[in-house]
Amino acid sequence: MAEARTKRPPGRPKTLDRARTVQVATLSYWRDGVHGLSLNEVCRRAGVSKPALYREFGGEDGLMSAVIAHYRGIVVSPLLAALAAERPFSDMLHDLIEGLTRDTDAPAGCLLAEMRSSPRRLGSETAARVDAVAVETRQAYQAWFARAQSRGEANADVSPELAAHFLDTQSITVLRQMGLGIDPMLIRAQAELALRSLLPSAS
Amino acid sequence: MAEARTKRPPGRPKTLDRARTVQVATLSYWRDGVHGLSLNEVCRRAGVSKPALYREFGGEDGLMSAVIAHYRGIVVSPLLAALAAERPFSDMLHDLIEGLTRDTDAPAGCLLAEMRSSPRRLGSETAARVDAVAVETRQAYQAWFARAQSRGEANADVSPELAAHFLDTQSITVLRQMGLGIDPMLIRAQAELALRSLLPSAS
DNA sequence: TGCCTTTCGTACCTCATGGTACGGATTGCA
DNA sequence: TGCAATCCGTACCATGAGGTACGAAAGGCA
Repeated sequence: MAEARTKRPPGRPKTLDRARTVQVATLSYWRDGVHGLSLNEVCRRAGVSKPALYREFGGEDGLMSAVIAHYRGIVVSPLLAALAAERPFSDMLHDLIEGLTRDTDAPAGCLLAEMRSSPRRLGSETAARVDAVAVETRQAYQAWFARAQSRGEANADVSPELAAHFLDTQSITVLRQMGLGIDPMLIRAQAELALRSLLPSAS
Repeated sequence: MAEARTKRPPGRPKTLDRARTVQVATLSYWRDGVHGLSLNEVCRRAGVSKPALYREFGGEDGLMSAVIAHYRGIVVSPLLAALAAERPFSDMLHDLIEGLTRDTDAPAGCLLAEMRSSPRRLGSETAARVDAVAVETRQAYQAWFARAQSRGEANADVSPELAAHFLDTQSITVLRQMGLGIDPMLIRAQAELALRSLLPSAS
């Protein structure tokens, strides 16, 4: 490794661990909701003073923006990668539903879904990032569906644009219900019902 | 009419117009969101002092509870009545979608949908009323779907319980999207796609 | 006229929020 | 040893939230 890191800048060395702070903030917002958690509480949980957090992130907007970036890395990226894989459409569709409704060690629900549900009280930087991820996700859905169509594995009567919005909407619906603590079996059955129309007409 | 109303109770006559206050509060919450509006602001808009509002409703919980009751009367009741009518299932289904996505003089979105999306910070009385209306709605959906099934107008492979939850979920999804200002045409297309699976398999 | 009852609203309370001023602490370097 | 640079966190700010104490106002009735 390059030992160029030995060159320390002048001044008191910083003790704030940016990565760790973002991680704690992400899990906190994820668990307790973006609008159910104050900056003070985030500081308390991360063991960081408020001025330190302001120096590092510039305020609540900057913090949330960093949180979204982190969330994208650990949640959205795997989804995009899965959608890019060459697999039978029907299999992937069922795995998608199963993945969204499986309860893991991660909190239920979805940070992005919640933020997109109430974009009013979001900072400008955060809102822009959330929107960018939404666009990115829809594009991935669209490309995936178009490929499936070209292989004859998806309903040819549905435009990829509509299918992308539809998949996005239904995914968020599933995640919202998970966040409300509804029975995963019931959620799954509803999702199967909704997404059935994306399969080829010939049942 | 009975003129027994001439008997006035002792004490200073009240000037607070309960019906009018509830009406203003309902429209305010409807337009600006339940969580985007403070009690102070509601008082300001209704032209009512805060102590007066507290005397009449006992607090924010009581006010919201009254608001829900009023909302039920002007929004949910017509829906229940429509579902009880004897009409072809397919027609009613399309009218339902059209009714949810038509922009009227009323605000977009749905008070109940928003409250059910974040039941955490709701008062106990309000939460109970919201839940009651939700149960009532699902029962109406279930009865409607079961009748349609018995006439052979709906998919026989779907249980009425599942169909009721599904209709409820998809309706809320439509209303949430309307509240976000999404293009009604796009919302309608997605709803048609989702609800297609409730129609008989024989296309 | 005086008393009782009830409602009125001004002015206050406490608490939590997002945000910051500022003096002290910790470093490299002359 | 002193100086410049940087980061530290205590203690504060203004604002707005939900909620209430309390005296004035408005009526019926003896």
